[in-house]
Amino acid sequence: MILKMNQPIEIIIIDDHPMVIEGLKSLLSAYDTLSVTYTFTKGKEAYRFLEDGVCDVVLLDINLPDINGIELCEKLTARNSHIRILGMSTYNDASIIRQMVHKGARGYLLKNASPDELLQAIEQVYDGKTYFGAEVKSILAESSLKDIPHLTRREKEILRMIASGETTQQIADKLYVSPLTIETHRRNLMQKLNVNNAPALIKMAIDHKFL
Amino acid sequence: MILKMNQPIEIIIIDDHPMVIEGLKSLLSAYDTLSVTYTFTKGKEAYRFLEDGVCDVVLLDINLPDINGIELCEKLTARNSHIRILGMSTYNDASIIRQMVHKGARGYLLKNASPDELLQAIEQVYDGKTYFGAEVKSILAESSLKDIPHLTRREKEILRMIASGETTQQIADKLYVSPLTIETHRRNLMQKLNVNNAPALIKMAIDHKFL
DNA sequence: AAAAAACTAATGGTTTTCCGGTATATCCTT
DNA sequence: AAGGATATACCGGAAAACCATTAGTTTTTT
Repeated sequence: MILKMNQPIEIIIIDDHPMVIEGLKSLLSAYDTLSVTYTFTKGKEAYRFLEDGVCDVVLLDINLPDINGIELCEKLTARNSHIRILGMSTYNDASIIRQMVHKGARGYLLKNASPDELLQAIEQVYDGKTYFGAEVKSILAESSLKDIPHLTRREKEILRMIASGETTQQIADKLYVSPLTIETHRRNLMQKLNVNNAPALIKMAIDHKFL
Repeated sequence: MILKMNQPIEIIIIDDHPMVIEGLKSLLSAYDTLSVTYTFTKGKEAYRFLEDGVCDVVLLDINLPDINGIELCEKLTARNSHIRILGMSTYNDASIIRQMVHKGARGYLLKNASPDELLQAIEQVYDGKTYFGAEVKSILAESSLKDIPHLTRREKEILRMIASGETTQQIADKLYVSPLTIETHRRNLMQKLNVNNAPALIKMAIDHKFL
């Protein structure tokens, strides 16, 4: 690992759990190549700080009280183009990890990561590389096998209305289209999610996080 | 607070996230009336340890890799009748909190609790009282307003089958009962969850964590 | 053992969904 | 401007779900 002038890597932590922040600080304090310079429990504060504040690596939790971690990641990389973000959360959810990476995160860790993994991740990300924990990798690999179908805006809209208990006729009335059209959408939805009735459609839709 | 012979309160922590454990230790190390004696990332290890090990207060996370936190709570209180358990998790979910209390937990904290709250909770629980964080209290109060309907075993079973796309006839065949019986169950389910068709039933059931 | 809850079953309709196709207009991107 | 994706619409028939109500039997709880 290349250190800039033998200075430690400056890290900021954004996480809404004080005990996680303490834990990270405590774990990282064992390494003198690292230095946790600032911590934030609110995403917006961190965003404002980084307007002119500096750091090498950001440890960013997904679950923040005021702003979505994924959104914050996007805004940070848009403004601070050289920023290096390492995503963290307890959710080993492929779609979330994908979104984080898409929005500019350089790596991703589950919160049950070992201290070793954590250190490795920080160093890799600092060096401009990417890092994903072993568990994360296997989740991504597994999820890329089963293709998630794409639902159109209209389909999602109708899906929500079905889930709220409205019948084909009622939906048609609200959207000012023929009930036959809604039927077609229904059928397309069921086909896409590979089910053969509405209850299973709703279950599957929620499993796939469309609802 | 009454201390036993001026000895610190002995605490064990059960949590699958190393960084949370570190965080808790670090936070609690500031108080010399407390002492974190052992920590575990696996529930079963902790259970075995407490067969003859002692401690004053257990900080127990709900999300453990090997055993459900609620179940562990139940087993611990059944065996170690004098144990004092303080539940913790990120989920501010009324039903989970209720279950924990029902299984013998003396208090409950969200993981975004402040160090102050944490200390208070430990002291209260140690003194034989109960403690619930401010946020937890409001969640419990709110949830007690809207009554969660009770589903019978059979109803839950049928609910799962409906969600998996099976028709009334198919369910009847599998359970060796009349389709008319299944119809009745369906109707009772819809009535209990206050919806008027199966798609809405599934949505509501998942919202209420029956699925 | 009594009471309550849960499970079972039925009658007889009405409404809604599901399935097999087919087809046109429109929007969006290249 | 072309092509693909999206939204719209139709027919006809079979299958399934929904509704209002009642009631006997079994299991569980008190």
